[in-house]
Amino acid sequence: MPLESQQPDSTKEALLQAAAPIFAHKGYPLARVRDIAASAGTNVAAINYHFGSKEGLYISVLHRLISSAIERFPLAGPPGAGELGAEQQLARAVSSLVRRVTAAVSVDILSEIMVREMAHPTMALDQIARELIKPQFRQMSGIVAELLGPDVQQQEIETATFSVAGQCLFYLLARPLIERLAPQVLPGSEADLERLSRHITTFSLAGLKETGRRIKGVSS
Amino acid sequence: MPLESQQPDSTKEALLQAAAPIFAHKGYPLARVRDIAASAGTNVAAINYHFGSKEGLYISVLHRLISSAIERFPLAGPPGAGELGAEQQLARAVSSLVRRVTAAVSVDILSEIMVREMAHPTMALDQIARELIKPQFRQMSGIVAELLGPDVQQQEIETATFSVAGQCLFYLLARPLIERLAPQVLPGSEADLERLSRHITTFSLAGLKETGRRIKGVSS
DNA sequence: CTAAAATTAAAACAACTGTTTAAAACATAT
DNA sequence: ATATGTTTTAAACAGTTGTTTTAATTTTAG
Repeated sequence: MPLESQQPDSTKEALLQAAAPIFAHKGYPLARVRDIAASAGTNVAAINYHFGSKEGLYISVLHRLISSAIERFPLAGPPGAGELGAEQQLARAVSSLVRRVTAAVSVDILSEIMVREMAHPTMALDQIARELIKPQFRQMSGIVAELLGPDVQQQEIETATFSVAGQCLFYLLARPLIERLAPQVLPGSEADLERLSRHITTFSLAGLKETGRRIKGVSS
Repeated sequence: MPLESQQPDSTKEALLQAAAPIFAHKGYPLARVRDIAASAGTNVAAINYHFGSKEGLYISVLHRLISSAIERFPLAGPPGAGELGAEQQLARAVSSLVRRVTAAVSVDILSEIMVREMAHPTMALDQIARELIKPQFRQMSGIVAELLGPDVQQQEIETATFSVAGQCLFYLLARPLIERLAPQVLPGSEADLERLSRHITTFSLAGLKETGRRIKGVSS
């Protein structure tokens, strides 16, 4: 059993960094611990020593990737800066989500892994969903609830939240399809990103407004 | 080496039928030939005898699934039947899409494999996208274009189409996430399906209308 | 019916997997 | 410097994988 180390622990760090692209590119079952260890320049046993098992390493990798993506593109700005209206909050959240799923480099690896988890969920997804993603979902639901107005059931709020998030995540989850159907809509520049964010925001604000109106009309 | 058999060849057929759900549910690497053989009621050696290898069996399974899907879902309904308005066309398209992807998860094996293809595209995806999905995308784009109004660029139409389709496909592509975040929004009954379809339709009609208005406002 | 070919079956095979062992190397504190 | 705890290493381990072998069985043709 390893104890907490006070040093940067370069071996552990090297394993995390080496494992990420291998898990992303090969998928969990085909990612071999020997390859990861070789890529990290360590011994295979170091994986079991530091992370307990291959699965433990995988969970650690996923946890780190998602945390850094959330931290890099927060749904809301710092709480200190004055409160925005709900519409601006949604615009901000949409923009962050779009950037999270389309940004290059480090997010690229996370994207590959998350899509894999959707196709074949592992133990890691339970933990990640509970600890990292659920708070994000709640945060977004709060914004959506405010835009829908009062007297809206929880289920309606959650369905509407998926309507917004679904538009954003589509560019992550269906990317191979988009590439083959209409590659030109994939954002390639900062201007494209803003254009796409603005489209989804406009589309969603109108959709939420109408949804809220429709619900109110039914309940009254 | 097996020769061509003139009989139905029940062993070969049993292997194909047993392998499909196993490949779909476990994924290629985790699908074990021993399980497939046991499920088919044959000996493991029969796989190598009839298909040469595990991979040969997988290709045969995929080939059959794709062929039957192409045959089973012809592209458009008969154009003879009276034309609907664009709004009704969208409502119907959304409803069909939602039903397809929500029924697909539990029923249709090909859809499970499609989600896998999103995670790890193979040669098969090029063919499926070209022959099956692209025509449906074009069909949906046509409806969206009509709802957006005249003088809208192709890219805007396609982005908006993804906003609609993304909301629907989200329930297929992100199902493991939805199960962990808000399982109650997953449609479980016919009433749920209609409620969800109606939500997405309402949401999308408002979104498209506003998007068309916004574009017109900018261009004029 | 008989001989040849095709198919099935049980078992062994070889290669690979993640993991553990036991010893060595390293670091740290007294 | 020594003792203690931590980390790294090479090698072996136990289990599983897809595949092959060899023989028995079934089917087909003359």
